[in-house]
Amino acid sequence: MTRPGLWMSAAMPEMPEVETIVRHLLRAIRGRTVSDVRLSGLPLRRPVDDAFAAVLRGRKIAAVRRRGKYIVLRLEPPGFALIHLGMSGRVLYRESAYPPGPHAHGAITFTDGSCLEYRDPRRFGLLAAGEGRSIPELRLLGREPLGRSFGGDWLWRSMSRSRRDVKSFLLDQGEIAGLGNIYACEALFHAKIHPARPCRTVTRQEASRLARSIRKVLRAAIRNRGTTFSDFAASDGRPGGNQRFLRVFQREGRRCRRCRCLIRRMRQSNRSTYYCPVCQS
DNA sequence: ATATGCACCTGTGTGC
DNA sequence: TGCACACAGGTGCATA
Repeated sequence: MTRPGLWMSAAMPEMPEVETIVRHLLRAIRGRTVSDVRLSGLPLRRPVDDAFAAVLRGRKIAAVRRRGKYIVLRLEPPGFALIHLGMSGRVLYRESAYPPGPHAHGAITFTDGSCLEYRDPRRFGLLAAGEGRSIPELRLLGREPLGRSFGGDWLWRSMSRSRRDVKSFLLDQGEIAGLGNIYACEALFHAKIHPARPCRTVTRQEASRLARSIRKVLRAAIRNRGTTFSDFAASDGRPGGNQRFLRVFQREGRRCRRCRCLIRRMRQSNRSTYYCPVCQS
């Protein structure tokens, strides 16, 4: 397979979107050696540490992987760099580092002259790096929903211990790493569970259904290369196609595809939750 | 432990 | 056309 040339990821930062980006990135930059790192100097979610440039410079990209919503660059000699896209982060890979685009806050240039640019208008993202193999930011993350250890039994046991409602449990990155607002809403619809249900009222059978729904919804989204609402993407970073398959998210006032009643929106901890009042109980 | 509110930011779409 | 407002896929903090 040929290496991708110029491309840009759409901004869309839940797990299936990050997974899509990581797959492209792996093909684009694995094996390349970093020659230089430039930063805008503006703070992201927190200020970008000087270590970011210092650690990357002169090292080789040994691997690119995903953990939760984080993009992890494994470096050789051993080190790591982390990219978190926040709400509006994108990565752009191209042959040349110049000219930097709007809202470019980080640019990693490789010895062949190509460049990985990080753009983030809202600056909710994160760039971090460190020595060695252990990554503090990832230590508190919960289970990977597509991993072996994630299933109905584990979900039911964890939920039984929680006093929260189901939706906010699903969004907690310390419980399940990677679910965000879209796929939490979609999984709850698929499992026919009301988002405001207290976790402890969820039965073992429902938890097992929910676990299957989460995996199903995420797998489908990854197959479709993620959900894209209004974002540009070029060549290999073409936009995702999953928006055609959304059942509730951003469908307030439209008909439920299952029962034909109207989809509703409510606020839960200051974020929109979309659900079907008939199908989900 | 959890719930709530807010803070961090810019861009886009809507209605007047 | 301009303006005000609501809203956006995430996280982290302070307060009760």
